[in-house]
This record gives sequence, structure tokens and C-alpha cells, in this order.
Amino acid sequence: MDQVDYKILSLLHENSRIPMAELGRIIGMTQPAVKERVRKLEEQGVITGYHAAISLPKLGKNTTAFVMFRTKKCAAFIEFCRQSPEVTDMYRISGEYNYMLKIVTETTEELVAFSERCGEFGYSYTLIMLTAPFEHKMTIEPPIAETAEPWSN
Amino acid sequence: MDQVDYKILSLLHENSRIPMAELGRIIGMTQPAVKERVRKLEEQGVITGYHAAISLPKLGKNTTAFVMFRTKKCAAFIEFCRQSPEVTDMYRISGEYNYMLKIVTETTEELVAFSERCGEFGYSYTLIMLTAPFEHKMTIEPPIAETAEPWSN
DNA sequence: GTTGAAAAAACAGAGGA
DNA sequence: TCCTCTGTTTTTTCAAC
Repeated sequence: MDQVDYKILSLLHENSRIPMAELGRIIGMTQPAVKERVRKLEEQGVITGYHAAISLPKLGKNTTAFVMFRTKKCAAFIEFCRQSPEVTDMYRISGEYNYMLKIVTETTEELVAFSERCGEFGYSYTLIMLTAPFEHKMTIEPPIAETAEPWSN
Repeated sequence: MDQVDYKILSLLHENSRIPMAELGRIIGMTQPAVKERVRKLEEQGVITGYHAAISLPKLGKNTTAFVMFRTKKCAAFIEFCRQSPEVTDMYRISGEYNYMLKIVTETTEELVAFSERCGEFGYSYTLIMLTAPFEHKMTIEPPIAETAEPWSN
């Protein structure tokens, strides 16, 4: 993993459908060389997939909420959430509430309905998302830049 | 937006680097027809981008946390977060705490450092993410399936 | 939406620093 | 080991229908 790999990751994170040849043009390499690096990054599990981002409002999904949940039936609750299409993200967290869920629905009615279906697993509170100033903002750069060695300070 | 469009969205969400021709093979259409549908979905803003998913642990980012924040300096705080590489997601939420941040760092020390830099904007509490059973699980399907009309119940 | 030809990109192998 | 070069295959693009 050198500077070039980080640059590739950054560019693919920005646009995963960019042709390998153009990637090569940007970083100053031929297409097969870039492709080989990408192949290795995939093999090593650094790149885990390529996904299209889809506008939720355009799909009629106008309600996003976060549910903080306290349960003792962890395995069953995880399975329940996995099979609920409303739940897009599930995190185990520290604190009294041991799970946080991100819920995406068309209306607030659906959110309430989901919340009620959760009742049997424990207790919770819900935070409605009002706006998202930004999401998935990843800054991909080498841990220690070669242009700023520690001993140069 | 018909059934075919939803199928295209679903497949591109799964793998955004799939060739248009293979997409066509799956849904029973020629490559130019699929491409034209994808172009329209992009134009309409239904597809907002194509992104490579990158393993955070492989980049040495081993700490993820959620910070619930209360501030009165909203504009300044948004700008501060936007420019902080640790902050990957920022949500305005209902409740006493008006923002929730997702923070990704290499170590917990960096998380603490970030938290202290936030001090001037308001008060907060932090939840450490322990595990993520799943993330970005989007179920893309038409609002009303043609095979299950309301009047058939 | 389909067909078909031209352009571009991806792929696979040989060879060089 | 990592890259370039080159020929072949696949995909994309862009007409006309």
C-alpha cells in the first residue's frame, strides 16, 4: 500500500465506474498496471465492493430516523433487524442502549409501525433525522505523508 | 420508474461495475436499452453516484463512534465538521442534542482529540461503536408490487 | 427498443528495467 | 517485483430503423 494505491482508492471512492485507462492517465501509469493494483486491492479486501448511490427521496423514502435500542435478546434482535427492510444500518454500541439502528421509511407512520413491532425485544427511543449536511465523506490518504516526515519538525 | 428500473437500481446498488450488457442479459433487454434507462436514472437524480466501498480496518481506521452534539452555532459547527476528516457523516436530529456525527479514526486517542476540539461549539456525549452487524442494507423494490394488488386482499 | 458498425476499454501474454 | 508494450476480446457509443 503506497501513495499510488491511496490515490487509486480515493478516485474509485469518488467514482467507481471510472475506466482503468483514465485512472492510469491521472496517476501516470498504463491501464494494465492500474488494473493489476486494483485487482490486488480487491484480493486483499481493501476494496470490498462497488455500489451505486441512490436518492432516497426519489424512491419515496422521505423519513429517516435513528433508534437507540436496549435489548437482552441480541441474537434474535439482530435477525429481526436483518429481515426488516426498514433497517439499513445496525450498530452495537457502548452505553445503556446497546444498539443503534438507522431506519428509512416512506412515512412516519411506517416508522411508528416498525417501532411497535420492535416492542417485544426491549425498549427504545427514536431520533428523527431532519437534514444531512453530508454523508459518507471519507478522506483517503496515507497515514504518514512522505512529504512530512516526523523528523522534519 | 417501472419494475425494470427498480431491478436495474437493485443490481447497480449491488455491483456498480457490472457491464450494461450483462445487466441486459439478466433483465431481458439489449445493452443500449439498459444504458438509456441508466442514463435517464442518472439524469433524474435517482442514481447520484458510483462509489467503491473501502474496508476501514485495512486503512488502519479501527475506531468508529457516534457523537451526539448540542450547539447553538450551527453554521460554524457544520463548517467545522465538514473540514474535519474524522467526521464521515453529519445529521441534524430532533431532540435536545441537535446533531449526530459519525466519527472514524485510527485510535481512541484521536477520537478524544477530536472531541476536545469540538468543545468550543457546545456539549456532547459519545457512543463507541463495538460492532456493525450490517450497514447500507437497502431493499430496492417498487412501492406497490404488481403481483399483489390492494383489491386482491 | 432493436440492430449493426466504429471507437474505446478490458483482458492476457511476452518482455524489459 | 512491478511495469510497459502489443494483440485479442469485450464493452461502449452512436448512428439508423
